[in-house]
Amino acid sequence: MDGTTRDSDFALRLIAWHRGHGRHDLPWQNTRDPYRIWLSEIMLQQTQVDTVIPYYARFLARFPDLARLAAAPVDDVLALWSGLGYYARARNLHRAAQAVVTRHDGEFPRRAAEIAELPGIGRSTAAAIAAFAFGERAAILDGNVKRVLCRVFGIGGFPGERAVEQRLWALAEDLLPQTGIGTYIQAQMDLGATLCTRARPACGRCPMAEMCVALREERVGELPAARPKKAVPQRHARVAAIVADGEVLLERRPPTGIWGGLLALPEIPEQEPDAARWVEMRYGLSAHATRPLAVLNHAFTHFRLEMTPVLVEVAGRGRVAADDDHRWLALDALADAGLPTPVRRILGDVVDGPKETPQRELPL
DNA sequence: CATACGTGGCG
DNA sequence: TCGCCAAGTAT
Repeated sequence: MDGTTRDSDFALRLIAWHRGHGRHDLPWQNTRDPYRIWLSEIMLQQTQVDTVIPYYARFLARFPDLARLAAAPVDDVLALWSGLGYYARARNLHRAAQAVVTRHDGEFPRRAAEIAELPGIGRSTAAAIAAFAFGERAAILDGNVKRVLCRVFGIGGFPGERAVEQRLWALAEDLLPQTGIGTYIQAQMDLGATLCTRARPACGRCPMAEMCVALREERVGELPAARPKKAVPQRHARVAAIVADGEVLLERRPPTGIWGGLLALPEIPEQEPDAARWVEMRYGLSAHATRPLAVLNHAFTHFRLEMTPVLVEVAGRGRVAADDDHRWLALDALADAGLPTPVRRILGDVVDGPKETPQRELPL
């Protein structure tokens, strides 16, 4: 196989394909503003385009430039991230904005190596920003590129494995065209996202079909190799929705772990059977009513969580004041807070009141 | 270096 | 209902 010819052919075909078949009107395209490009790349990490679009618009409306983002309280940033997941991205985004202001005089760094120093920006994201905003010739290696390269070049093994990933990075570097870098990496992502998809790829329309090893060897369904299976543990949590005068008490999660730094419902310790008694002891608030709320199952990538919420109605805020780790949130202002999705659902149930559990018709 | 980190869509 | 995983990074 003639490597030199093959490699340049890959990039040329891809760029040619992109002109007529790539995506050209995504909200973060047609700009060289590094802030907008950066924001899109962070939101798009492990997240699909259709999910990101509304979040991206809302975020930019509230934080139109990097200086506004850097100056904002982190809770405002998390509120706009609420529901998008992987909340460390939002905290890192905020920290990085502040770093650009303090360490780079407000000017976004131009070289991929510098960009990658910022929190939340790794090798691939740094390369994408440097290429799109500043035209640097740098390789990306996201899920789209991995899938395309594994198939076109017939690379086996799970791409999350060190050796496979190193091989893919080397290949990605080798394939880079000399010019048109921005178009090229956008074309890679577009091919992966629109034709060379995980399920039912459209090989019939693929510009790489002629050279695709997986297609020739009928291994498209096997490549890239699936992640090794692992059992996901089941966890349980009892949480208290402590409500006083139409406001609910929220507590900040620890900075590490699930939902790190977000406001959420206080967790009742496993061994404490009596929610009202625990609220009394923990917060000095006496309950005048408690009511079980609908149990909610939430599936994460790496574990499942069964949440058992209890509504605890108390007379007033008592001596529990809002501080850095505690907030009383008006139940009619849920949209303004940075809450994890299941917490948002539970509080929605509190607002809606008790509902009949939906009953399925039983066949006779 | 393998694992933690969210959520929603799809088959 | 369930498994799989999408424009990855930090540790």
